[in-house]
Amino acid sequence: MSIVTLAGAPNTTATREGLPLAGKSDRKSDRRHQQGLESQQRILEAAFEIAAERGYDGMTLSQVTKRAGIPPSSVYWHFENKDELLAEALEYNYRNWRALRTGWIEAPTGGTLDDQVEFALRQLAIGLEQQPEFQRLGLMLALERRVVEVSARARFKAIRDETREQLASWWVQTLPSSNGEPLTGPAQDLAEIMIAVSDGFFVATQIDERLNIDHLMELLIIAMRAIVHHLVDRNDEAPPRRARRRPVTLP
Amino acid sequence: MSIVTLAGAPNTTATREGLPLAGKSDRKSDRRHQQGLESQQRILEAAFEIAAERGYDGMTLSQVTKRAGIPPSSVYWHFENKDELLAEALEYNYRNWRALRTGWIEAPTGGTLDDQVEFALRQLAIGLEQQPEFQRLGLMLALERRVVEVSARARFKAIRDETREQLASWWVQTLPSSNGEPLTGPAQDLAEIMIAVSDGFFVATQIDERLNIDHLMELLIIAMRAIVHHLVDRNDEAPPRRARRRPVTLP
DNA sequence: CCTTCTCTATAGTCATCACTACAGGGAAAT
DNA sequence: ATTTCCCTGTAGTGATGACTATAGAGAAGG
Repeated sequence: MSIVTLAGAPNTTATREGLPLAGKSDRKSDRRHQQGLESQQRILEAAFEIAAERGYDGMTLSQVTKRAGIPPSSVYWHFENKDELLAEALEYNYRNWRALRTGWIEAPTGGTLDDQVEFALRQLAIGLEQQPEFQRLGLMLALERRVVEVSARARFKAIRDETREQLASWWVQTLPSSNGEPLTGPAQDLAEIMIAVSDGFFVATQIDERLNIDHLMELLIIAMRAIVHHLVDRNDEAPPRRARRRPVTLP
Repeated sequence: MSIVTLAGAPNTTATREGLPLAGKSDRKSDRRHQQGLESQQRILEAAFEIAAERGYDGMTLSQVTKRAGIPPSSVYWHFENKDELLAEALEYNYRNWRALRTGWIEAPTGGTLDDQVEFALRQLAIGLEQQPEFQRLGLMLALERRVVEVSARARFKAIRDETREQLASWWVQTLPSSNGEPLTGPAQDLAEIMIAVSDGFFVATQIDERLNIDHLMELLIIAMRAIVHHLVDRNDEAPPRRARRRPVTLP
């Protein structure tokens, strides 16, 4: 995903602490592994943090054990190897955020198409702000070109694909279509472009922290509106445009 | 920079092989160091390639010596340490490309503003295509957040800044301004946005190689035109717009 | 011919890498 | 009380990391 996950996958079973970990064995009501789960989480968080700072090769096990305060034997009891550890850490961080995230703004019901564009972009920006480490790590992994791909890279790509599909289906429901046919092609394009653009802005913020995001966001909204109108007006000619139906409720 | 370097810094003194290396000592007409320079170049190229595949920590000296076919003692004769080696490698690759690049399309003289937008975007895309490794390495370095910054990261940021300033000044000369004042603020914004957007598209191509860039480029052109018109029409109201003056010749 | 200077070849240095062997500790189950 | 099972503590493994000491090789200058 690029930061966001605009439309909603089911929240599944979230605990107060976040999502349940995929334990090694299915345990039913044991209490004695509470400590083990806690260690596992601390390892995952430490691994994620360090990888988000220095990338896959920069994340060393000694750093992880030091930050988590847990010996290497425990790390290897919980995880197969470094590769799997990072993949799980990425996944855990993402699922956890999905389950616990807050601050979503309300979807404008019955707004104009322009309103919907702004709404979608702002949702993307919120994800960016809340999840910079995830995005940073994901992009670093995505840019790598090693001969044997790191598992976490594939994991990130899958999450990104998932997000793009959700965003695309949100656009399908949001874009008007007077002739009855849903604009699936344009919706796909919009999703792809919005994610690419938000990635680009994210990178810009990482390179220059003094960047005025709000100001650029205004211009970005204008740009995306132009694209939306272009796509819609290819199939239909009747301004002023309104969203086709009330957009799906966001998770 | 983001791929590009649209407007032109001076080409300085380029040899047929590329740019002269910043040798350790100023040698005037010696011939016996020919081999040394060649080794230096091979080291730089090997280091750059490997780093572009696996990042800073992923680039190991044994890989560099193996790919360059040159022993470690020679590497350390030419370069202070790994950090400086990568910084030089990044710089060398960029300057070399600047000196040798080909395939620039002609600047449209007297075209409309819309033409100029398309022109600028296509230049950016050309840079992307010709320099993917540079961009990939640069972004990987830029995303890192280690406590002691790697020199190559600062080097990349400097090149990127340079490019953005060149692009901004190109926009200053290209944007119309009926009241006489050059639109420096909007030009800066445009440069920032165009670089961010092209970064985003680059990342997208790296993640999904089946991406149809040409199709998305069309939409991107529409988006950027909308931004340009928005910025221009805030200061002036008289369509149809034309470029203010013939744009600077591109290097 | 001898020296000088640039660069290379060989063979290391020590630190850290990912990962493991193995002996428990401690709570639950019996 | 004993066994069982999950997890940790200690202390390693061999491999590889960045980097170096040192002895030249080979060309040019004197």
